Amino acid sequence: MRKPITISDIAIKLNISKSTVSRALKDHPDVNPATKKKVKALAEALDYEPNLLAASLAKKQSSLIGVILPEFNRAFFSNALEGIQEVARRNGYSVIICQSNEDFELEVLNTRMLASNKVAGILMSLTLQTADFRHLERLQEKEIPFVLFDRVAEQIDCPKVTVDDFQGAYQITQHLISKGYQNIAHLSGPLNLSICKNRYNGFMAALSDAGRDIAKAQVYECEHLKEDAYASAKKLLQLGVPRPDAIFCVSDYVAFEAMRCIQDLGLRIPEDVALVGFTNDPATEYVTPRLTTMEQPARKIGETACEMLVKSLKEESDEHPHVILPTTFIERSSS
Amino acid sequence: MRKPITISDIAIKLNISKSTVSRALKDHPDVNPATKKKVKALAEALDYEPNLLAASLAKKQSSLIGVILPEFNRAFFSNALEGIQEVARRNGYSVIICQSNEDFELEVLNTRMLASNKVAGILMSLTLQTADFRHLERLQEKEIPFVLFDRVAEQIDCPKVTVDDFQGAYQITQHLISKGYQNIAHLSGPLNLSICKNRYNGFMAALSDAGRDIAKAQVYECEHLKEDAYASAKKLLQLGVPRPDAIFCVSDYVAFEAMRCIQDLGLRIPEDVALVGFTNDPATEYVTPRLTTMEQPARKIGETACEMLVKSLKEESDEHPHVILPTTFIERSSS
DNA sequence: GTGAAAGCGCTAACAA
DNA sequence: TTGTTAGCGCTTTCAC
Repeated sequence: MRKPITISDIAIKLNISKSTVSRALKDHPDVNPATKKKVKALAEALDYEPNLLAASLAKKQSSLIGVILPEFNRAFFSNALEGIQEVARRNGYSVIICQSNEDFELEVLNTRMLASNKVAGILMSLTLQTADFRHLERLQEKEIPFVLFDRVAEQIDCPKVTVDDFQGAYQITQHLISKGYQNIAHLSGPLNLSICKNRYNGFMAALSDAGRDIAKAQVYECEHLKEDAYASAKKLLQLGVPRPDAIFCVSDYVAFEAMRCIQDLGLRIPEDVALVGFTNDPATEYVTPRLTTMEQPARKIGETACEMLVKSLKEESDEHPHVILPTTFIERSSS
Repeated sequence: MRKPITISDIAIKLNISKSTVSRALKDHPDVNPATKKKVKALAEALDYEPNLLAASLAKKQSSLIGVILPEFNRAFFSNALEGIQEVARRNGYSVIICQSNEDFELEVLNTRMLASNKVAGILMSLTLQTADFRHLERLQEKEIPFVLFDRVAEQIDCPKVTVDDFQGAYQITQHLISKGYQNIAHLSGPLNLSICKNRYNGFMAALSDAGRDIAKAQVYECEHLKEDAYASAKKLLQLGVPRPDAIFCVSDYVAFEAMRCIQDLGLRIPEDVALVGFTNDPATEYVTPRLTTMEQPARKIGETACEMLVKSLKEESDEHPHVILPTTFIERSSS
């Protein structure tokens, strides 16, 4: 890389001091408009690029926000990332991202790496495995602000953003009940995750409030959401007594797999089995136009999380709100 | 943020010099194993985090790789990003990403921002709009290495990674011909993009080589891939003379939209209209198990691009290879 | 309104 | 093997 232009270069050419150049470049109030103009003109002409590394080092304040996601290739996370990116950019931050790949070790390494890069703060959604929170506690000790979203740890006291999982699950289950379905099953994920747990609770509460016999509800936990969904759906449909006439799926790919299974078994949706689920994937409308869903405002979640981080970056406030966003019920009737 | 531990802190506590600490920490060969051990132990105990900003500044060499993508929320790009991330991590780099959002202005701003962050190099896939390449030329002037992938600019002399669009299109068109389809149409994108152009050419070449009358081939250019696809498909199917019995789609969402249109018109796939296309979206298998596709090795593309960048970072070589990866033909028969 | 000087945390000659 | 010193490019007192 060729030696880049620095403020010293400009200062020398203009026969003024570095400090004046520095001030002029950031529109400091008390600097002569004339010199300010000269400086800016020369900077432009020389195609000067400020060295953000040096600036961060001097200010002890970086303009980078770190993000750790379990994976990129899922609509929810990539949408959330868009929201994050957007808010960060508007506030003068850039985003440095890492993928934990649903691997706890990597998640820990990533927090270290971001800390080393002296990011201003961190946004993260935990892996399915994360049960040990010492890496988060270490961030707190170092006073690196962070916000958790979607997959959050209840044990940790920090700002959080999630959707109203209980309410969403309750509502969509109620929808099935009102449609007259008698044997509603639930394909869930690991129940140690609060997100799955809350949906499970919402499901159960709706059944219970409708006077259904909770004990009879058939629920399968899919350890690895996508991988286990097909098999679980199959068990449900082949061995379930009675066979469910409706299935509530905890997330989009679980629903897609369930759909595939239903079709492979020669059953029809929704005549034989109705299918509903939480979802974010834009492909949903293609996959099955008949899938009634609770849509999660993925992008909004990302925006909100980033806004909270930015806020805590400026204000040093010690509040740790847990923002709960509503989901959107979308009924797609049979075609 | 509380004042973090620095190498000076360690040096003072151990009554040795900063440089020794620095050397010990990076396993410099000529440093006494004993002191090395002491230093590492204390660093560990104090939970020391090296300040990568300072290191980069001093070394004039950053450990960040910049990535600019048109959007995250598309399977192709998020898969490519995974590959990039993986290779970068393995080589000790972190990834700082920006979304150009298919907006040329943003793309330009992003290159400036990355340059300001003094990234070691840049990976990018251009927006659909990009027709002015001065921002790339500026990177070349500043000698910031970059690699283009997928959406590349033929005018710019730099390393590039794409798939074999011509060959893929040729092969999938040939497939349709061999199946006996007579009126094969093509839903394309902006033909000023080499990626679309090459697929178009492959399509035409296959028809021509099979002795078909090229002049009769019906082709629609969708300016905005996803947005215009439905309308174009509709025109093709309602107004096309003769009505196509097969459609080759330039990308996944174009194919999804075409499928939706075909179904809305009450036609069947593939009995009335066969559908084939380039694709990357894992949802394809759900959307239509009958869609025969050319799969692009998105992840591999990302990996390759990043490897090329890393290589040019170490070796200062002045080669600018254009790597062309093969696509994979996947025939999905009617269910 | 401008300049001089110190320093952010680290690296890398050059000495010792 | 270790210490000394001089930066990297920028910000920021504190003088003038």
